[in-house]
Amino acid sequence: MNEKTSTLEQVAREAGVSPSTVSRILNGTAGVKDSKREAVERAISKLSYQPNKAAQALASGRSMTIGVLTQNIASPFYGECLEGIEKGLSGTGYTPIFANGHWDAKEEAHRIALLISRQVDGLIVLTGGVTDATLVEHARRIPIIVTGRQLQAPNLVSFWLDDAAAAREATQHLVSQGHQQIAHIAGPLDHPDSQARLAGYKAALQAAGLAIDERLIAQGDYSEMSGVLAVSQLLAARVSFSAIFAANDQMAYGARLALYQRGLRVPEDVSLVGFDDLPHSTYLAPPLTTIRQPTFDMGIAAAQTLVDMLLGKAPEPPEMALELVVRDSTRRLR
Amino acid sequence: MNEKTSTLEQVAREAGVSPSTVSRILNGTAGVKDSKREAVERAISKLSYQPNKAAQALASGRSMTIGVLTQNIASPFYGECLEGIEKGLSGTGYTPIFANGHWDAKEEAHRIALLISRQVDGLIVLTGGVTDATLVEHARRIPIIVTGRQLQAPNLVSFWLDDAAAAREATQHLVSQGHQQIAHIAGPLDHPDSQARLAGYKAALQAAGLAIDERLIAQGDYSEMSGVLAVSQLLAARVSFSAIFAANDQMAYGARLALYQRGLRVPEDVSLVGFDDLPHSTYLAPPLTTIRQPTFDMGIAAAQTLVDMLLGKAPEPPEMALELVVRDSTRRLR
DNA sequence: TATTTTTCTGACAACGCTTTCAAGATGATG
DNA sequence: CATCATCTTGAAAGCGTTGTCAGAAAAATA
Repeated sequence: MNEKTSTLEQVAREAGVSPSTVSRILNGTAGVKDSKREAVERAISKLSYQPNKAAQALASGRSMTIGVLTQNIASPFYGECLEGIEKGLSGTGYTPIFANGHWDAKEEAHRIALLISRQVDGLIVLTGGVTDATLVEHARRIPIIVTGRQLQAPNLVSFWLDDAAAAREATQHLVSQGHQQIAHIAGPLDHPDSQARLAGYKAALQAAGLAIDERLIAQGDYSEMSGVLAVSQLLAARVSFSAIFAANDQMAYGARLALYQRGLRVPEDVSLVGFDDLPHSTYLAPPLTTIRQPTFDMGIAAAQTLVDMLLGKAPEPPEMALELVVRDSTRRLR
Repeated sequence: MNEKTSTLEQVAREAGVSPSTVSRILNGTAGVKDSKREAVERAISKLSYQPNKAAQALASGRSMTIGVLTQNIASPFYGECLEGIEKGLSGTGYTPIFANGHWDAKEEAHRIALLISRQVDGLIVLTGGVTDATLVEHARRIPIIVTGRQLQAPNLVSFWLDDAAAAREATQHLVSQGHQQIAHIAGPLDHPDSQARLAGYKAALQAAGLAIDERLIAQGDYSEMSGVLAVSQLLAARVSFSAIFAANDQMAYGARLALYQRGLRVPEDVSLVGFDDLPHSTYLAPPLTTIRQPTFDMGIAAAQTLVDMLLGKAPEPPEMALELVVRDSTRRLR
């Protein structure tokens, strides 16, 4: 261990040119005579030279990295989005650096500070509880893309989707299939998303002239297990229902298991709708009707928009929408 | 945008001390008189100073980052492991930096080079096709932990699990339940894991005196869709079977869906066993019998072992094993 | 109190690269 | 062939830290 790496200066010496020239060849900053270029390239491969990114960042003031704040890297939801970001960044010279906020506003703020001290050139914040003010403040230094909120500020672009409308559509779908007793498994109510989805659910019921029965609203925390528990709770309440709209797919998975364990069939006995359209939802038995979130595309768009901002171009964030995907977990009641 | 950040020198000036003193306070490198310490701390918070990591890395030669090469950050399998690594690293001062190899040996080698040019202090390589030689070569410069292979080299620790034995155990479990026609959905055969799992499957059949019927071995690629296809293929072959052992959970999910679509019940008509024990497997309907991979613990162990190596301690990689987890997707044949 | 340790502290030289700046080389123009 | 614009190139000054060195201050010892 501890063999030394070669430096730009060694390459220069090996090739018989000055360090500046090597740097110029590396960055294409200026024209260089072919003979020297070749000598340098030979020296580079001979010494298997790799530029020291820390030194480059320090000298140039640009690290060519993008900080990405997620909440939970292991969740399939964020995974998709990260893939999108990686894809959107590929070929631009920028590399993503991920950090986890674990759904804790303090932690998120700390992680963002860490990313910034790591000299990231831009920031992508995927939802989370960090305050708008903090983001606006940071945006004075580096461009920021934030998803899941509506926020107007200089040097900051936000991607927002209308969760309430989508939730209304999902519920509306069940209503149009003849369901009258529709249960809802809500997400944590300190999440704006969860609130919006709950509001959408209620709005659809009201629009259809159906009563809102609080006993049909169970509280979950977006985890599978909470979906299982929610169904137990709904069943224990002894209010009958023919459909469940879960505020995310993971809770729908849990609900599906709980129903299975009680011998209730989906969709014959209970129709089930989720939210997110995680990759797995296609493979659920039966495939899950859900709201498709364009997570992957959003990742791509976030990356591209941020790069545009870094290049000084006017950002043109594309329009993105949630849409209902009807599969086999819902059926017409008769 | 483009407000300047404060530097150590500004802090020093503000506090009326030399930059060296500020550095010493930051790093606890030497004792400093309390009065100065307080002045510096006041200056730091006044200027909301954050040390520039790039400069620290350049000056100290240590970046306090660990490079982690995964294959696919969005896969639940890697997600678990990354969480473990993050957990194992928390509190050590080291931060993980993730890179994706996308199951391409060339790409992997490239990503590793990139991580190294980013001055990572250590490397964790989660499986993949990069050559042993490449890893051994890199280990001359920085400590490496690699999973999924048996490799002995200085400054390199490998975590290896006996996939063949576990696959034998899984198959054996089905045999002991009275199954005689057991199908296998294999993973991509250029993966050593897949080969080992297939070998374990065959070994168990042979040990039980059962014939190996190639028509009962379908080829998948570890994706859910390939599990769906594999079941179609097995069914089309018109050789009856009462159980399926899939080489990973994701293909088992696909198989479960395909069976559902054909009206075949799990476990009443077909018993199903997976491999990995992804978080979701507990929530499959029915919960999936599978081989538990200690992915999360492995992540923790990899991180801790690597940090030990970085601190010059003798690494003590813990023993880890695969184990069969029996749930409801398998049942005794009668 | 004089002397020796021990503790603090500031100067200053790295770390490996980028980026002026200005000079030298080359080519185009009249 | 002289003159001026354009390319190439190297020297040198940073970028923001750390870490060594040596002097200054404080504490301990004689």
